[in-house]
Amino acid sequence: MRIGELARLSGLTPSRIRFYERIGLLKTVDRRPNGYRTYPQQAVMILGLITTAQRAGFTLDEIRTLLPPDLKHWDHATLVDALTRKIADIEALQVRLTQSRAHLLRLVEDIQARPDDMDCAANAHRVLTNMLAEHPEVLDVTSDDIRLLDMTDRRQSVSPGRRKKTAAR
Amino acid sequence: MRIGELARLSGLTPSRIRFYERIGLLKTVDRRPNGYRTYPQQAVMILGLITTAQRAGFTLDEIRTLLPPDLKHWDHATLVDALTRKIADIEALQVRLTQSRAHLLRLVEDIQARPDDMDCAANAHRVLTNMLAEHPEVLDVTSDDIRLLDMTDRRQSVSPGRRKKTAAR
DNA sequence: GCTAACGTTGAACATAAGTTCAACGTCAAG
DNA sequence: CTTGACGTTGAACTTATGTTCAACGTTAGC
Repeated sequence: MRIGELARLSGLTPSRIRFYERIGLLKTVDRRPNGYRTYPQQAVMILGLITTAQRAGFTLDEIRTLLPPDLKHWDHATLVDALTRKIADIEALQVRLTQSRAHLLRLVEDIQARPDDMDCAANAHRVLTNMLAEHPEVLDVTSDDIRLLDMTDRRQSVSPGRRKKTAAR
Repeated sequence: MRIGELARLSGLTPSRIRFYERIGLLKTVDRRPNGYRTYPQQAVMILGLITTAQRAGFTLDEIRTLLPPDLKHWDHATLVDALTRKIADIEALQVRLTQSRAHLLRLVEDIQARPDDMDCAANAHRVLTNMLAEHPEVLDVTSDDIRLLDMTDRRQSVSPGRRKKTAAR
């Protein structure tokens, strides 16, 4: 099949598919005499694998080293090893998230617990002092790799301030 | 104090401090007649706040819109609102991580559960089929912003394949 | 007066994972 | 034989968060 059909079947854009080929991630591609790329059915599954692995937190670089040239011949040991490490990464991240969440919850409580007779400045000082007091503890969790998970559909939780986005044309 | 001292006290690099000034994040800076920057004590706390907020998953853009010009005058409503949303973001991410982790665990089990009489190719097919079968389900969790957490100290879980790193000189 | 440490600037570079663009080629239908 | 959909390429752009560099200025101590 040609690139357009592969794009439709896999749900990826043609540019993304070409990009994967450029970086040596997708090798199952041939050329017709007219220069058009042509792919085997298998390519759909490979792309599915790639996006699934991405969702699990693997970088394209990692995926490249794990994907065998032939889907039938995996390096079991290496693969299981990588998966196991990735699971550990996720668990480390979960620990961090739990801490962050607790931190933010405490902060919100702190802010809302302002005694009615305390003025804003004093409350600010109280909250900041509390926060920075536990700062070092948080700073020490300087561990782990966290390149897991990158949905590009970022919401704007706060309002980013500037948009540019290549207007009109 | 000058930038070097501020850097020492805050634990950030001078270049990073200048960068924060460039993007309008750090405004408490004056100039000596010789052109040197000079900062008030407060700057240490502001930088502490910034890095703490970053660790909690806020982007510099978000932090900029939340940080008041004067640390004594916060916009309580907006702040609590942003914190609450960030907590929700974290919780959404935790859900995703739990799913990813379960997915990987299942995958490892699947791979290791190969019947001894099954050959590699058949096992590969079995595992892939299982994996892609639950793919759509995973694909539907297309929700949430995940720009949380970016320790730049990435480990190389798999071995990246190429290093360039501006050698020598 | 020289040297070392510190400061300044603007520009370019780095990373990851793509997207977008311009300029061009191919092909089937009308 | 023209039009539209599809394909090709290489280069530049994007986002976020900084770092690095070259070329230059300032200051304190010896």
